[in-house]
Amino acid sequence: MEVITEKQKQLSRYAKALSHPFRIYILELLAQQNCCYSGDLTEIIPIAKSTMSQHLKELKKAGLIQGEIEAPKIRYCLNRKEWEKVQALFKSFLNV
Amino acid sequence: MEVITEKQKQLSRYAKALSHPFRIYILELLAQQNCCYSGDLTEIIPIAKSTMSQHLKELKKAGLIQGEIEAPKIRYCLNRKEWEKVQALFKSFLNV
DNA sequence: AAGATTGTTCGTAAAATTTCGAACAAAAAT
DNA sequence: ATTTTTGTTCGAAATTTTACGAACAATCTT
Repeated sequence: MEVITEKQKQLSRYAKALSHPFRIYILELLAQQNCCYSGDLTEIIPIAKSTMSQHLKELKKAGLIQGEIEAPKIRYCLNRKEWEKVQALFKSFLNV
Repeated sequence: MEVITEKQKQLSRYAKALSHPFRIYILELLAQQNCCYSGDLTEIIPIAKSTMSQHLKELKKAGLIQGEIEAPKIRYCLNRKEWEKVQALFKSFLNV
């Protein structure tokens, strides 16, 4: 693994976060609109709330989203700063 | 899964293909330089040839690369046509 | 204080991913 | 014709991913 650069690792981490259609969908919603409550997402995407929680956790782990508590709800938003890193890395990788 | 569009599914498939650092590396090599023999890749990336074969299989499955037989070697190249689709999908997703 | 709402965590299960070495296949070189 | 080279496929094992319901925690409402 020593041949792999940090950029390559980071890009593959981002790609892994994007490797599920639900997570793509969630990110599109958050990127296009503004923030979203987890419950709203569960109404749009028909999965158990625990499963949704897992997907949101994955996206959080990758740094792509962040959640602000608005008790008893949680308002999830895109992490715009991290999003720019995603854009930059993919842009240079795809050289678009 | 009915809420998911074909575009979202395709994007997540591409992302899954990119979700391993070795596969990122392989694609970078093929995109920047020209084609490559599998054996050359195994010299650069220190993994068993069977493992390399699996990664190449994944990339082939996603349509990103193609192999031409130059017996007894196999010359792997980027599938430029599919690569453009990847660029287009990610571009519109990241809206860069 | 008791109940309702919201979302996470836990336990579980099935499926997929990653990795390796051994065995195999195909064609070139000797 | 046999050996060498190259890469795939096959088994096997460890890990990760995906999914669900039940139980739990935190906060708001009544």
